[in-house]
Amino acid sequence: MKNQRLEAIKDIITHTKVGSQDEILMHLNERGFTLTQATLSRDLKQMKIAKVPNDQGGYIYTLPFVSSRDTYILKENKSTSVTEITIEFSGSLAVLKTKPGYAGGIASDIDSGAPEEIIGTIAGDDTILLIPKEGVTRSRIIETLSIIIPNIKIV
Amino acid sequence: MKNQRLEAIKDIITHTKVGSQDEILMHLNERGFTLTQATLSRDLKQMKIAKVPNDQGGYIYTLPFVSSRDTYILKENKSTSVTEITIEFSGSLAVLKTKPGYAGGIASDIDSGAPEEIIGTIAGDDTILLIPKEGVTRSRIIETLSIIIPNIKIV
DNA sequence: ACCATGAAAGTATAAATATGCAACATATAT
DNA sequence: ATATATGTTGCATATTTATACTTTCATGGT
Repeated sequence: MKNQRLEAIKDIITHTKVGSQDEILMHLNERGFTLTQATLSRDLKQMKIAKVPNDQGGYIYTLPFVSSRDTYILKENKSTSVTEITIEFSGSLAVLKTKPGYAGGIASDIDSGAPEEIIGTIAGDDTILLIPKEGVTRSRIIETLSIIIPNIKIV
Repeated sequence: MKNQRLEAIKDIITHTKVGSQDEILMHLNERGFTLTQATLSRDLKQMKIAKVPNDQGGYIYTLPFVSSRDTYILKENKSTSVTEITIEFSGSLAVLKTKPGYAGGIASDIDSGAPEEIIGTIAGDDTILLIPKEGVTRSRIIETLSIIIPNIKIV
């Protein structure tokens, strides 16, 4: 019930330009959800959705940090294996495969979570190219990534 | 005058955890700026600073989109080097880190500017993987890139 | 079955934020 | 020099958003 609403909110946020909670509320009503602004405010807080100034001189609600979105999905959706993530090495590089659309978010989690081990990442839609620092072993990388991605699978 | 204030705001935002405009206002007062909440609200809007929910169950003001910040810096601060770009080598590859969103643009600058030295580039959002031609030395690459990116920093 | 516990949501309101308007300053043009 | 435009700010207030408090509902334990 609530989860469906959260999904709807995310959908509204990402597909339409909304500048106030009342606007979001109206969209939710159209979709058959009845709730008050108070509840919406709490939902937005939980999903870390924020109202940010935009270029057109107004404000717009957005999911500002990908990592936040991931946290949210992971939290709400424990049962399904959102994070079937695999890693495979090739030479000095590693390639991670994720669910479609998740590469960017996870890559930035890695970027911020393993700065000692990696030089950088490049993310497509479902693939992450991971460039380790020179001298960092594969096992060290796996060790560190396991903290960021607990159920990572080595291919 | 106003610019100094904007700088101070940015500094406060990035270095301390503030959760309301009144808090920011107090910090500004300590630094000798006198202004009202109304003005601060306008400043924040201009700089696209937003209040976003954080992990600790509260809210925090941040510069949510780096691109916005860059726009702002470009506007306010033309002279300074917006593009802090670093390069690091790993094996036969090089990885450049740029400000988020700039990788594509810079990569194509490199593509067109150093065809003798590189095979190609792959750009993510803030990372460029640079594949040099066989036999090209690291110093040669740096030499060439320095022409394209004058203030590139070697890690 | 009964109670405790906790999540979820509404109500009312506090708190926080945005903005219309007027005043003033500074620049630009006539 | 005067007029016109442009930008910045405070004041007051409207609007918007967050939350304390309460009720309800579901769940698990005894």
